[in-house]
Amino acid sequence: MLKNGSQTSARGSAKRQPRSQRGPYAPGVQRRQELLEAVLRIVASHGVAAVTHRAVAAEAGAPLRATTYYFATKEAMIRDAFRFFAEQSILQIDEASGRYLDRDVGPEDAVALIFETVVKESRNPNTSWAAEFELVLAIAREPSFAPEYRAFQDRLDEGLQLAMRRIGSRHPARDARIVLAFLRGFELEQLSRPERKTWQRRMKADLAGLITALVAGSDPKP
Amino acid sequence: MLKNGSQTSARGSAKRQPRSQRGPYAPGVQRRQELLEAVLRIVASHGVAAVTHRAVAAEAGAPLRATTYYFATKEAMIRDAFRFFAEQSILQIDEASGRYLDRDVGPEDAVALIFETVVKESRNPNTSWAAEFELVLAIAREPSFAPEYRAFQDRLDEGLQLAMRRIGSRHPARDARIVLAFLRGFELEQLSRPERKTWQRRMKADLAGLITALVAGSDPKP
DNA sequence: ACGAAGTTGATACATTTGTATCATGTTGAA
DNA sequence: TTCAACATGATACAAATGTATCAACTTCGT
Repeated sequence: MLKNGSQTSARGSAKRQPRSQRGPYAPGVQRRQELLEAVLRIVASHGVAAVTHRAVAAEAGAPLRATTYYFATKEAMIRDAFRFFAEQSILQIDEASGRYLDRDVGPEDAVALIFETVVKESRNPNTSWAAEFELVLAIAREPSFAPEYRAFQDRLDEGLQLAMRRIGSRHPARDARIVLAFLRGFELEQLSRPERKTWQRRMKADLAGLITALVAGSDPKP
Repeated sequence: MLKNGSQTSARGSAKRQPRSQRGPYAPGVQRRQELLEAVLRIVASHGVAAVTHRAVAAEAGAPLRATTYYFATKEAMIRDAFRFFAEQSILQIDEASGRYLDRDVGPEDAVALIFETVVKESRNPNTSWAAEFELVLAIAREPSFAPEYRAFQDRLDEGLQLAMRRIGSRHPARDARIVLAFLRGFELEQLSRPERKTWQRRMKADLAGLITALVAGSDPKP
């Protein structure tokens, strides 16, 4: 599996910047990131267990030696990949939610915002749901993986609370938790139904119904 | 990891039933089930990737040979374990929901029912959430794992729809989907917070709020 | 008691994997 | 050009793993 003939380093003769000008994206850093992206792609498609030095190198089109060169150990490689995942996710959230910050929003806009922020962007293999679920399971077994993910989740929660508050929720914290749990659970179910192709419509409808219900009829203890 | 000195078959001299009386729980079947339970325990605690013949044998206190004797291949073993998982889950659902069938239920009872049915019972290592999530990810990559899980999910959905209908929901199908997704998502988050010990109270509260909101304020298209 | 079916013992072997080693190439600043 | 840092080549090796093999033991119906 994952046999990829292109072992021959596709960028063997890439021109380098002068060392003094090396910013955070100079080669080395770039190759490192290519490896991390390869790791995430493998995690999303075949699971953490399928992450091996050889598979990562093949997936990234990098020499095998690069994996042990850039990462002291396999666990470090996976850890850094998850960190990268969290960072990328936060960036995507901020970028997407920035497109909605200035508008006044009603429930429909909230649905669109949430959908674009949490759902659509996660089609990116770097931030896919499958990878996220793998990360969560990894955390359950190795709690030291938790911090980066926590930051990402806090950012998500914060954005959702803001959205809920703007559309008139009287329990923004609680409603944000509920909405986020719903989204995760819904997406998880989709993973178990690989044949479904038309889940987005239903998800939007259910999400709209959920949000409407939450902001409308909810004052148990005023 | 998982080193367990008790290789010596703990039931080497178990008395056997006459073969003619062997029902579905005769020895052989029993050992097989012990192996499947061992598989599920390993899946829940260390993931599918940690399922090896040797680890399963050690966990079950069975001889290594038993694993290759009862299962043609490792994949068959895992497949059967997941089948077993789904069957056990359905049994637990039916048993727990049976305790509520005769009563008239309001939202509070629905919360208690759902909590006992879906949440509490899943503390059993045979039917834990971690194992279920592993199963879902396995399905995402190997769709042939899906059927048994589908049956389990349908049973859950059916029960939830019934509960929602009984407490006055006007969109039982939709609300059942929402509640189920919420439960899954909430539990998934708990996995990423191994330090939390007091999530049950919050989950019950959020679940109650969600259900109340759903049955109260939801008639967008009557 | 006997024999066939069921179950276990003991061992082997090719693969895959993580990681180490030492030498070779490549780049950029001096 | 020259040198030191950066990066890759090529290969090695012990450990873990899936699975096969063949012999020995247990159990139970006859």
